[in-house]
Amino acid sequence: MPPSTSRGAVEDPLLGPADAGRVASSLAAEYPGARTELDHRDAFELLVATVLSAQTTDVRVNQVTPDLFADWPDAAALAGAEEAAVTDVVRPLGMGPTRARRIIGLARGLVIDHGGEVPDDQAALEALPGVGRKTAHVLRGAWFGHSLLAVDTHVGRLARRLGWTASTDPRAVEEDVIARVDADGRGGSAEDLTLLGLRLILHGRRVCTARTPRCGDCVLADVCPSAGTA
DNA sequence: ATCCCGAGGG
DNA sequence: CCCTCTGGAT
Repeated sequence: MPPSTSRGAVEDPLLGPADAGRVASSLAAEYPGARTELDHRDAFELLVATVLSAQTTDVRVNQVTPDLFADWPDAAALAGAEEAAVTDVVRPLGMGPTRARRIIGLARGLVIDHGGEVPDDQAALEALPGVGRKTAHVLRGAWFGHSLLAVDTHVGRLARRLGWTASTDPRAVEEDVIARVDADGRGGSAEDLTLLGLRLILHGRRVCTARTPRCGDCVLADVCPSAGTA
């Protein structure tokens, strides 16, 4: 530790925006599983896995995807699947048959609207059942190589605390974060940006919570201008 | 009782 | 923007 670290001291001016490279690497070490989550053979698998990730505690999706894709390897197969059979495979994720219906419906949408292929188009993706802005961003960022960041309330809050933006508008937050990553830019691939987004969400829910952030347990505390502030 | 890596509808 | 849905895990 430097000689003087007392917050608010004259010789200790406010930290500037957290270095994006250091944030990314710290979060990467903290949440390595996010990379596995994006590791899929094709866009169909990634899309289904991402849809399954919604509203799930912890990332258990990769527990079921091997069986799932072994039985139904593409949209056409899943579109014709028996709901009960899919439910059995997906059951550990919770929500009973709901998730099975969701991904079967998604597969049918893919078949009907896009011949079973996954479109690289934000609006077309969001038109598919079960796919919203966040899922479409993850897919297009991780698979199709677009520099996109899905911004929810957690990402917005973290971005503000890290000094990356002052905005509450998700579009502006996304823009500001991407600008920051570019500015600090070390290895800012589209996939890295997607991973950063997923990890920011995780970190926001687990550590950098809205009410009482656990700065004492935060791996970003040494670069975060808001550490110890709240 | 509360929480999830949202989506869809009003 | 706010609300609901939906079920298992902790």
